Amino acid sequence: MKELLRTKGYKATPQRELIFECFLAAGRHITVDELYQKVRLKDSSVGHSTVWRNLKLICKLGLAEEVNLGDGLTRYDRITPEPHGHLYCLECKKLVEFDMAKLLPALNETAQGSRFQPVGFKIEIQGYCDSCGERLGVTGENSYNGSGTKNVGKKERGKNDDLS
Amino acid sequence: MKELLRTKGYKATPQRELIFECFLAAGRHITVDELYQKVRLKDSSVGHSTVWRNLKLICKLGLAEEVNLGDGLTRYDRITPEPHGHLYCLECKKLVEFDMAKLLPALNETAQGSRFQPVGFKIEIQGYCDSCGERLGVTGENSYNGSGTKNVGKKERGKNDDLS
DNA sequence: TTGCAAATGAATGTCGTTTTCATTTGGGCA
DNA sequence: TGCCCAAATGAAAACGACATTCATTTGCAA
Repeated sequence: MKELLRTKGYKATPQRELIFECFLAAGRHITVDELYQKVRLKDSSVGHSTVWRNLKLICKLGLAEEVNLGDGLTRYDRITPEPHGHLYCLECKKLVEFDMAKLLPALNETAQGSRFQPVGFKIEIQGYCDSCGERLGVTGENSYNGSGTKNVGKKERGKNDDLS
Repeated sequence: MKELLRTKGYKATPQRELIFECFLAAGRHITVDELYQKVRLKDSSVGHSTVWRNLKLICKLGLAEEVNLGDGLTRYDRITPEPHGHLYCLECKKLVEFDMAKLLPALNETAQGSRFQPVGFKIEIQGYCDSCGERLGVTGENSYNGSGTKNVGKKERGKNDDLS
């Protein structure tokens, strides 16, 4: 790690090494705050912005990529040998990975005007996993709903004061 | 529109009717602010939060869905007869749609543990369109980059003060 | 050892989303 | 038609995650 950093012209500070170490140890789909918490367990003096900046650096060095699941949080996912996409269950929040290569032929066939190769791009899918789909009655027989969000039910006030 | 609203138990206010009208007139992948601007052209007294709330209501009524392209902006897309996904070019920001049904067989084949039907889910893909892919040399021969972001080059200060 | 660019950490800024709340209003009903 | 009240509105503020600023510290090459 020290070597990689210095080779690329970055200083190997103790904070940086700790952050890299923590990320590589537990770094699948981790958020900034999750990593921040892990780092703080080992050195409570490390700042939030330092974790954030080094997570960006990890991406810049090609060790990870940002993943956007559509829930407003940026996740950082270690780069894997085989490019993969993410299936994100809107119900149980489970994250499933799929092999990118298997999807590409069909993708490029249906997408006129665009050409997707397993280089530098991402596929994020939001839907329902097997068990949740079953439970929710998502069978493919229904008409397309599309909203992709469920109403969970919160407090009541004016009818339009809470659109869940 | 008046009827739909009243049937569902919502009041048909002039603001609401205007917002619905403006959305349906121009509503492919529109942001809250874009719609807000359009609405203001016809009635400059309508508030931002009213537009936001009614956009949510439009989704709740099944007329539109939220789309998250990963650029930090929520877009609202009218529901179409055939479910479709989005290909978002990271370079030229072009948005291409593709037929969801054509992708499903391949998707379900590669995604064990999840079962995706054209009901209530979304596929968002970030990558490069034909022309940008060409220009950037994204040929599929390169190794997987994954970061999905390009360095555009801004001002310089401390090396780590700007991670582009 | 020293000099200085890079890195850090606390604080602050930014920006889109969401909520609060006082006020207004649609529309059911007498 | 007028009344009533829950629903809707609009201005402002709260919120939350991401991003930047800047004074200070520090790694490390010479």
